[in-house]
Amino acid sequence: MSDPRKWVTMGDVARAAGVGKITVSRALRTPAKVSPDTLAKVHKAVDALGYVRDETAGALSSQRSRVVGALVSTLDRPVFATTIRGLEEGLSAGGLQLLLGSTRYAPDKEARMVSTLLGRRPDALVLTSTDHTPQTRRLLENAGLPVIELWELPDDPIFAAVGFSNRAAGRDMTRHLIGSGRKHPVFLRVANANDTRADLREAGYRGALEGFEPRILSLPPDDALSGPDFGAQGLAQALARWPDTDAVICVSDALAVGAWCEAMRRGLDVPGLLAITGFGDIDVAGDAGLALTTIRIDGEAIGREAARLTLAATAGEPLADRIIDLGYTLVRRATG
Amino acid sequence: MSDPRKWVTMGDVARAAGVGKITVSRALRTPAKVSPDTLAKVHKAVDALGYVRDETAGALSSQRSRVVGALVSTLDRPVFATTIRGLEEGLSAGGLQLLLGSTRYAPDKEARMVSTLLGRRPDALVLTSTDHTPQTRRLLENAGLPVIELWELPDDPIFAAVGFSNRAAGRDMTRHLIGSGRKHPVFLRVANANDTRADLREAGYRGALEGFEPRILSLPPDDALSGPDFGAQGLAQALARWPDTDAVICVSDALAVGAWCEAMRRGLDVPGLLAITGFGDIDVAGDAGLALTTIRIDGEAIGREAARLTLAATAGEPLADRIIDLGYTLVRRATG
DNA sequence: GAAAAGTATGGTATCGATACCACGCAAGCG
DNA sequence: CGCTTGCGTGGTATCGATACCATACTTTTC
Repeated sequence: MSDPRKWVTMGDVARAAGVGKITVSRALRTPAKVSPDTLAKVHKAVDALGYVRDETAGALSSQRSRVVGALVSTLDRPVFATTIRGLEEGLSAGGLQLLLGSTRYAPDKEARMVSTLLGRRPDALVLTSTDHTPQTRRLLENAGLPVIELWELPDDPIFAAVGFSNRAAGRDMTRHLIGSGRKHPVFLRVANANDTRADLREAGYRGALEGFEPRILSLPPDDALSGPDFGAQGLAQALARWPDTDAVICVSDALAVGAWCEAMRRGLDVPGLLAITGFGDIDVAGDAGLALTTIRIDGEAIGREAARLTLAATAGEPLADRIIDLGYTLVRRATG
Repeated sequence: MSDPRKWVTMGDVARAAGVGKITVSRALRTPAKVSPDTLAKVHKAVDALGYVRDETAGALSSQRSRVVGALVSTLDRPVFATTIRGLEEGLSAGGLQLLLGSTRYAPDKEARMVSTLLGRRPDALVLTSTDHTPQTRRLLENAGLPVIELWELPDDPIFAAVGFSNRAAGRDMTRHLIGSGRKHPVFLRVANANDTRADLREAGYRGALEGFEPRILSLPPDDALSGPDFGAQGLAQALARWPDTDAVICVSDALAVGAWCEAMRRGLDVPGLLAITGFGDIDVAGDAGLALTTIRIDGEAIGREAARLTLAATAGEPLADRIIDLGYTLVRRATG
């Protein structure tokens, strides 16, 4: 570290280049408006002095921060990480920077974080959630900036939403199983409050049954248990209750892995006697030899699309669609 | 969206509360310096107007942005994601915000991103890498701010470094295998250029052999192959070359998974005839039934420690240690 | 009881860039 | 040739907060 706080300013560059500082500003921000030889002089001075523009000051005077705030519930889940990656790449290609916050699924923390992010006067906000407290929603609506919600597709987004339909995914998986001859599919989930995604997948399952008996097993939440634990326990309960079960539609891959392990322990033939399907396409599948039939979501595509929307909105382009459904892929592998 | 750009300013709050705006600033930033009843008046006005302070302006005048720039090579790898999580949580608890950029392992992009981040005049920079171009290194040294490098432990950090010793990890794993009776351990890696981490693990392996013959299999890089592919191929080559091989120390878990699958295909007894170890403790292990012996790195702890250092440094506290070694855990499971 | 120290508050300059307006100069037009 | 038009450039005000200094008033100290 050299001595702190001694940044070269635009004025220094201007003096070195023998031009006015506004010309330096233009040379760097809108080179087309500056003649080629002044441009060269400015760049030479910039390189010589090692100048790095202070975007903070620029943001204040131009009222455009070139920063986008993003709020994720957690980075633990790989899909969110890939979403952030797609977002970051798209934004940085468009000259925007990413300010990241996380909520850890706590609504009150979300409200605080939104406020904190707004303090930076971002050009847009990206939220990987659509569940907001009324207070947060009001804050967002009054902020007067593009707000892009990810993953869920609400009926009435604040500004725009990018994601896929959990209901359709649940429906399609159920139809796939029925279409391949299953007669008694069970829907297996954990009964977490406010888990809208699971609710929607369940609704999709119900809607696709077409006369078959709905069999929904909703396990009580328990912080001591992991996803696979629930899956194992869930399969055991399902078989106890409905011995003729021939398919288990798990609300997540983690549950499906646990159910599969339990099936192996019991020596059940998968997929002959029992089909097991998951949701999310986490990586266990390819790497460790468990080829799970599941629904794959392209998190990176969602991030990239969010970046595209953000760039368009900050460029003042009109919004073509408020709701963008990127869909999903039913990946049929060995378990059903 | 209401009409854009109409933020309430500190002056508005001051007028509503009947005080000077500097008092509002103090009430929000250093409440202890304001009398209780003015404090109450200010807070009332803030709530009534829905005021959110403009940190951009604050940063400009105070020369402290309360932002920390972080540069990661990729968010794909879960360890990095947990590091960022630890960092974000630590920073936000200390009132700092996280500006995120990624390099995708491209040195030239790193230089550009560092420059871009410096444009926000962050109070500190966190880099999940220690390999910098000379140009980047100069930029960082001249920036006059705390730079914290993660994962590697360089001999001469720019400011401070948090991580663990790859060499010691390679050494300990080798000793563990020799100590449990293995006579012919092979070190399996991919010969990527500039992969300092792999080099150091290999050096640790060499140093721990104590008379045993060094057997290093370094596969040529190939973009078409995944980690497990390399692992499978590597085990095959190792056995062809040294039929008495009784242990394979893989440079990463991905390789180890591939090697394990190949061993299963050949019907080899693991760990009876052959031990297989990995590095990194990715999640395959617990979830999918493959209990891999490996080295576990606590990414979140590294992130938290980086946050702690950052907060201390921005608070002006002197630096106790330039190099912080958080170590690793040798996790002994079923494969060796 | 007067001087010294401390507390609460406000005024003004300032951080570093950009917006807006104005100006000089060259080319295009009748 | 005088006028308009457009380009390149510079001066000055401004964005919204905080630093620094000053002021009015209260409390402590010998």
